[in-house]
Amino acid sequence: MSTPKRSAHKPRRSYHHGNLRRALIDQALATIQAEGVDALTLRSIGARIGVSRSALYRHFADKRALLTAVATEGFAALRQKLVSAWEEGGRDEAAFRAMGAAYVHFAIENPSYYRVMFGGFVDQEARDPELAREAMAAFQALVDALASLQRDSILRSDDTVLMARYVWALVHGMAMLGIDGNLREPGAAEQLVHYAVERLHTGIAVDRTARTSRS
Amino acid sequence: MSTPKRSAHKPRRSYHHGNLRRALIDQALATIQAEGVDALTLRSIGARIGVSRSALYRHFADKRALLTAVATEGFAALRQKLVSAWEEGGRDEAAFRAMGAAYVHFAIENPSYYRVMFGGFVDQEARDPELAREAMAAFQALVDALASLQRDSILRSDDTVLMARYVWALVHGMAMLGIDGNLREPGAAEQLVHYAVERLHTGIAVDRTARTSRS
DNA sequence: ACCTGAACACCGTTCAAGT
DNA sequence: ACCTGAACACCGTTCAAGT
Repeated sequence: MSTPKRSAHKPRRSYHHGNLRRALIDQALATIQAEGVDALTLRSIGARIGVSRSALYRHFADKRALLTAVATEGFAALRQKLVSAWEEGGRDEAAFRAMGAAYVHFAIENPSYYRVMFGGFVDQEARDPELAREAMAAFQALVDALASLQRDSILRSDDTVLMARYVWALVHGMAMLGIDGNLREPGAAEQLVHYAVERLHTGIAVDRTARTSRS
Repeated sequence: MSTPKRSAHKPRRSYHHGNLRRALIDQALATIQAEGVDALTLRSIGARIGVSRSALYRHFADKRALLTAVATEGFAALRQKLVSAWEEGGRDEAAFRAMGAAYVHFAIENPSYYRVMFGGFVDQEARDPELAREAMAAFQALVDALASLQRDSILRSDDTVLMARYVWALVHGMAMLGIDGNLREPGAAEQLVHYAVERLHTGIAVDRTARTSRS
């Protein structure tokens, strides 16, 4: 009747869990990816790790703090994808397009993860400083790429942060449309990204007509 | 000790509530606007209307169905704002800009409302048909405006739905950035919308250089 | 037909107690 | 120092019973 939670031949290594904080974050992410953020309960997450449901409070202030930690790592993962698309792509226009595609694909492949990052589950007002730092770093990756393209006279010399916000809003919006199921037809997401990259470029590229039509 | 829930001089008009479904939606929206979607409980909403916490089940399948109804009305309200900005603006380019600003302002002024509409609280998969209809109608308002501008040769003659998705993603993304607190500096939202409208236009307007450089 | 109120199975969080 | 387990105050939902 009373089934033991741990098999006898592989007992818990010690009374103390090795790195419970790490295990909690990993298990939270796995649950979110597999079943969505609504299915994440402290009870289930504790059971899967083999720990009491209140053990979490030794490492996090509350459930929201755990989600904040997940979101923080999400921004770090996103940033890494963006940076490698940019750098491995050769830091040119094509690399920038790859960056945009990488962003949207990250969101569509990890919808629940993305929703934790942007869905308002974490502190919006006085954000967690670590979360704010990682989110800012991801944004900075975009700013750096734009600044580089501006230096090469490929993009307009507008305020870089303003331009970055414009681009971020666009990819973020496409990602949300994809997550919300508005791009369900096969190829719709790829088609939109492709179109957006073309129209975005025409929009923010240096205006080559200015040389002949003005001054 | 036992304080009565209703004052004696203004008794309940009847055992049956006049239009409980309407009252539930209104109260849910009011609570969402005032305290956010997390604060919305069936108990509190019932208490405010003066009805049992389980009375809701006579009119909605569950709590999610109530939120779906709120989201459905949200899309109707959004559509109305878009259409009046477009029509009262004179159905020209300036009117289209007003439409974009109206969209972002709707979201920023009603963040929790907007989050219910897009935050994944409602059915994403097999969406409620009424919700799908209203969401589609709001999107159609954008498609119609773009088609009109295409007819006037103000915009490129690209696939209108694809172009509409591009524009929708952009305004949706700006709205989400605003809601998530990334545009907190005073004027940041207005500045971004202004910049976006300019760059969007240059991106999707008919390419006037094509006439001289090609064919 | 419409609503109540007790009951049920959950949930996050707290805290004295264990190791 | 770290974790347990009972307790607490909630929550959405169900259902027999009331009007």
